[in-house]
This record gives sequence, structure tokens and C-alpha cells, in this order.
Amino acid sequence: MSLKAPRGTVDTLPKDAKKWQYVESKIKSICETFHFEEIRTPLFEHTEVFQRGVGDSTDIVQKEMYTFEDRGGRSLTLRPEGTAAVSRAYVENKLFGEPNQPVKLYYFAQMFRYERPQKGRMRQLNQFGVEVLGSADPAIDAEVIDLAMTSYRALGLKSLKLVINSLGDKESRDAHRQALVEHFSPHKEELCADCQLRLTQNPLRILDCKKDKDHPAMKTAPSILDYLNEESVAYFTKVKDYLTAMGIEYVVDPNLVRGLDYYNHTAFEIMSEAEGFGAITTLAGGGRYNGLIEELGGPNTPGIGFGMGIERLLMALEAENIEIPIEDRLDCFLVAVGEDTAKEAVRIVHELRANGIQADKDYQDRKMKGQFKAADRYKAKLVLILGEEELSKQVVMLKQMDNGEQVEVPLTQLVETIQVKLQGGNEA
RNA sequence: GCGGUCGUGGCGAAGUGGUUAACGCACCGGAUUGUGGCUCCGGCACACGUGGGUUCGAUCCCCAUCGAUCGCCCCA
Repeated sequence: MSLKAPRGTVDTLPKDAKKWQYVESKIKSICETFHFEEIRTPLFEHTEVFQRGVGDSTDIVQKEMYTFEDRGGRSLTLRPEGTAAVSRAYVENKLFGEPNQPVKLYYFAQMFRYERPQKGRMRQLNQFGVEVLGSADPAIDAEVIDLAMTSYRALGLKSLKLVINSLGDKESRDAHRQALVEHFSPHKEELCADCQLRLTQNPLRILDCKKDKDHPAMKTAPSILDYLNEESVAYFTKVKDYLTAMGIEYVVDPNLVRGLDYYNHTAFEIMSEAEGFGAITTLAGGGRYNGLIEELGGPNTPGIGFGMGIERLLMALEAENIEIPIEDRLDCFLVAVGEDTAKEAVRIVHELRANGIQADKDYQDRKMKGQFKAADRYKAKLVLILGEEELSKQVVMLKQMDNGEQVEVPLTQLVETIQVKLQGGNEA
């Protein structure tokens, strides 16, 4: 039996890797425009980081974590999401003491969740995410959303829908929670098993349930928006005003509830509305988490961020038929004929590369015709031909593949000649 | 975790309870004694996901398992 990559994981082969490189470099440059800096945290953390950070009652912690014990008996977990890990790093490295606040961070990282694989859902997935720590200015909420939207737009996506909501501060959430329990308790027996559990653990998430969405009590359920206190309303209003000021369209959905415990105030989700995208349409999700840093042992520090799935981003690009420009070229391919030329062939390719010229040669012992076909497949701009005759004359034939022109070049002038040829080609 | 569909060479794709499992693409070679994209000819190829069962005999029938895919749950 042959070995296969573990379930829910994939190999990204060169052709696709080029797409990833393109997407990542594009997004990174946008991060720089927004004056965000990269942070890299470990692939795994103490399990407690996620239990406390993400919340014990969440699906992620309850059934999706890759948790293992190391040889020292420590319980470690492959990170299932980025926010808790980055927050831990913020606290541990005392970034709250940095003079430049807020701290604006971004990351590209693999996440791991033990789930049933499906299109757009992998056990190892890649996320781009940002976290801004140390500011409770609603303008930052808008900026973070702007960064996400700008990234998508820059890659060409058009069919996007931004949904926002406010979960309010602690006082508002507690009041709403109380109202939800009172509202749903009389109907407890009619709700699905999950929701019966949610009633005591996390009543907010009942609103998110797809099974019970048609239950009459759902329509009359108390909306968080009615329980926001004055301060929370003012905050949410400012976020909306700032979005509007930037010309970013949004839809308020009072039922938008993020799956993780640490969120409060602003919550948002960006979805694809492209045709044929399948069941999964969420491209990115995020929100504010003002209590998380304190929960992880740091000072009371506000934070906001989002996570964006790169696999889903690529799916969305495909769904909208957006071509990703892939660089696929070779400057110079050396065709060598005859056994005696082997040593000189290796030396020439080495010399070209040492001078910054992209070069390759045949290693399959192909005949001349085969070597030319290979050069053609590689889309080589120039082909050098080295045979016994050229070797004895200390020259090489240089052929330009687009127009077939061929000239004899002394080895002593080869690098210079190629550089001129390539430069001329680029300008034209 | 639950349900549906699927699993044949590198890729695509026929097919059958029974001697060498089509074909196309790709790749290599020849026609063209040292020159690419067309044509013709020839060649190569670790293939019936894995493990059991039924059978004289299974790629084909049955079961299981693994994987993919679609949907549910939930999310990125």
C-alpha cells in the first residue's frame, strides 16, 4: 500500500505554489500599505492557550483540536486559529509596553482542525490574519475591515458581501443572554439537542442554528441590538459611520454570531456571492475581543482581528474566473551534444548563473531534438548549442527562440552577449 | 459525527465473471547525419485504491476499510 498524505491535507505542487506566492505577496504589500507588521508564532501551543483563549464551550475546543502529549508530559495543541496564539505572544513578549500603540500585526499561518474534509474545508488550512492590539478606537475596527476588503478587491474579487453586527460589551451581552434564556426556556423541548445544550452554555449561538431557524420562537427572539447599552450603540454607530466614510458597503445582521467566545462589540464576516461556490461561502471572519488579553494574563487591552482562509480565497478567485498571472519562463537553456562537451556544459551553466542569468540544461541524456523540445516546453528565450565543433573553436551557437535568429558567440563574450540579448528582449 | 455518489497507466477515459485490460493526451525515439511549436510511424508506462469473502476463476458480484466529492453540523 502506498503512502498518502493524511486525510484533509494536500500537497501544493509548483503550479499551485506559484498562485500562493502571488496571493501572498499581493496581500503582504497591502499590509505594508496599512502599516501592519508580520508576526510568526509557533505551530503549537500549550493546550491551555486555546482552552482559555478560544473558550471551552466552542466547537473548536470541544471537538476539533489536534492535541497531543509530548515526551515531557505537557499537553500541546496544533494551533486551530490565530488570535489566541498571537495574543499569548503579545502578553509574553510584553508588547503592551511598546511605545508604538496600537500594535498592528499580520500573519500567514497553517491552522489545524480535526473536521470532516470537504471542499474548502481542510484539516490543515492556511489563514491570513491580522490582529490589532491596544486600541479601542472604532476607527481601527473599520480599518481592519477595510484591510480585508482591500485585499480581496486587489486580487480582483467582486462578488463580496460584508456582514456586520455588534455583540455589545459585557453588560449588554449579559442582559441579552438573560433575555435569550427567558425567551427560549419555555420552548426548550422543541429545540434541537444542540440548542438545548446551548441554552445553558452559550444561548447566543441558538440564533445561529440552522436546524431551528424556522421555529416560531426564533423570529421573536430578542435581538442583541435591542440590548446594547448606550456606550455599545455609540461604538457600533461609529464603526458603521467610518465604513460608510470609506465607501465600504455592509449589511447588518443581528443574527451574526461568531463561533468563538472571546468576541464582543464588532463582529463581521465576509462572504462570496459567486455562482457555483458550493455550500461554504464564508471567506473571512473576525471581530473585537476586548477581554482576551486579560484572560491570558496580560493587562486589560482591547483587540480586534480577523482570519481569512487562503484556500477559500483561491476558490473564490476561481469561481469568479479570475486568472492569476503565473510567471513561467526560462532565460537560457543549454543544448549540449557529444560526450566530450559535458564538462564544458556544466561550466557554462555555472558561469551564467554566477552572473545572475537564469539557466538550465538537459539531464535526461536526450538527443538534440529532444533537448530543443524541452527548451520549448520551458519557454526558454535563448538556447545555447554546444557541440564538438563549437568546443574546439571555443564558441557557442546562440539561438533566439522567438525569431529563430542564430549567431556564433565566443565563450569569452558569452555572458555579456546574453545580458544584452535579454535586456533587449525585455524592453521590446 | 451522519447521509448520497465515486475510486482503471502521469492525466483523461472505455470495458469484461475467464487466454497479452482498448483508446486519447503526455513522454521517448525515428522519418529530418547537429536545431523547437505541424504531420506520419514506432516505442515506453509501477493501472483496475486497500483488505477480506463468494467462485474452478474476480477489475467486474458481496462486505469492510481508506480516500475523494456533494450535502448536514460548524466554521476559514
